Amino acid sequence: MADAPAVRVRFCPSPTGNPHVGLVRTALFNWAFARHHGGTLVFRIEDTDAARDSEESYGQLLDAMKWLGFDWDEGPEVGGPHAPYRQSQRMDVYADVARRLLEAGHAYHCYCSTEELDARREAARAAGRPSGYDGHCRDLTDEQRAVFALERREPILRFRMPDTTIAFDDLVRGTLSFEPENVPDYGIVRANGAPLYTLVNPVDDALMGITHVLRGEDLLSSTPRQIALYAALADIGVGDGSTPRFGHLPYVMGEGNKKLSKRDPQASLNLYRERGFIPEGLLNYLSLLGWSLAEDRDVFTVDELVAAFDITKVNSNPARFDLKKCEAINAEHLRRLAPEDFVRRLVPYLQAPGLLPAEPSAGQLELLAKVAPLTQERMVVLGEIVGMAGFLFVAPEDFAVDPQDAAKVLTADARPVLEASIAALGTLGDFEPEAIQAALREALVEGLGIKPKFAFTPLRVAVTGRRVSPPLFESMELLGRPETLRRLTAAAAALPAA
RNA sequence: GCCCUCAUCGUCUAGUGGCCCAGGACGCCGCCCUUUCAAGGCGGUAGCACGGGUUCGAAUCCCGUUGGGGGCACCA
Repeated sequence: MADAPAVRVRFCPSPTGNPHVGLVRTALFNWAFARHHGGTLVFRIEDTDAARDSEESYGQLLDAMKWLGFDWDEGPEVGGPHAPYRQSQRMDVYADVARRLLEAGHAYHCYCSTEELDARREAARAAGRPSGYDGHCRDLTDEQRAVFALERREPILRFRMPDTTIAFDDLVRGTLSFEPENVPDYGIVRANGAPLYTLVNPVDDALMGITHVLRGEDLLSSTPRQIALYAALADIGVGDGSTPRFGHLPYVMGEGNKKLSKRDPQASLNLYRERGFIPEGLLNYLSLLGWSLAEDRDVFTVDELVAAFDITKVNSNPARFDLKKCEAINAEHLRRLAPEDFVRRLVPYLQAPGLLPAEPSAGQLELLAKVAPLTQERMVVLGEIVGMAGFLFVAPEDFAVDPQDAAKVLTADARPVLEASIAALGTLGDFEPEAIQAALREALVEGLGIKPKFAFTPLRVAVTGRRVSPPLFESMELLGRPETLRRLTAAAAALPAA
């Protein structure tokens, strides 16, 4: 058996809008495929649409890739043998290829106006025929061309499709076949000379030696025309003459049955990042959309994913993005984090609302290191640290009890509980969890005969501000006796009259 | 309209002719543990879209229907 050529895949987004989860999943599968096979990942920026591309979006793309932990072997910032990797910087390449395609007869000038095209498309539709380009300018005579030129029409360059059935073996879908009447000639260069995606994408893939094209299923029906273009490129000596294998990944759908669109807030990567999803969790979940590692395992590391990844095992049916499951997987990865790592990742989420300064003090970090383990298995996303541990970092004068929780728990009935607690804690020797628990049990459960649940809940709300918090006695210890007593006293004072 | 594509619990999936009166996970519901919330433990709910074939035997193969999704640009 001949050696298969080294795997070379690419991830080639266009910098429009914010990175979204569908894009991330495509990047993930390409990256995992490359790493699994010890291949090369080319990161290419398809910015040929000046009207929609933005530098801001380009920056976000790079940032997202880095945050997710995807490294690339060729592309922006790292360079490579096929540089540049931004298509906006490769225009001379495309102009040259387009000219040669025209000269070799693989492409032709099309003078049809948008209006004419639209009218004929409508007519074809109405007649039940395929609605693509009808080949009007395919075989113009010199005289006809001269007439159009006199009319000052600016032609686009259109690719001439061969009159044959095109079949290919899709890595995720098996053999696919398209009849020529359904794959019409298509535009590759605008009238103003700007090349289109339909040209630049295959040209760069050919030039960059891409062996496997893994992309969304929206590109499925444009695959036959790309295969035809590959053949033409081989004919004019662009690339090494081989055609890549294709694998079309199923869509990631949003709620309802719509493809997750860029404008859909549920699709925004930044949103997940802001809420405190971690790359491990997000990638794990996204990989489950259309793929599975094993029958009975759905929590795994990125390394395990890479080791097991097999593009031919990817499902062909679209998957719905399920936030609940994504959260559950993320929670699982949060719990797996080493304590120091967990703490480190928590910091920005406390800084965002100003609970920690840009440069936290050693004392603040120490406090965080102590409370973090108490919260680690109670959280789904890192952002929850604010509600969970904010009571420790808030300035005393800014501390406030959640009004709803207070209304529910800090009623007149709570007065004896608070007063007995203040008395018990005030005289306590060591202010540490076991001693606190013993003292409060004695004062409240035994002394006042109140069930633990009802004894401790008012204290929790008074001290942490919420009914949901880290364990109470540890929370008190971390807060310290003076502040604990101050909050209990303040809560007692704020109690409604009986 | 034409072409392409997809179809297993609510959701993601395992399943490639007998191991499946369909397994796991999330969700949901109950119970246990318990100072709250979680976590953990135990149990439960729920599915092969439909109709025809092929076969001794079909979730698995074939055909059709229905339903979903995509494409049909001088966007990518």
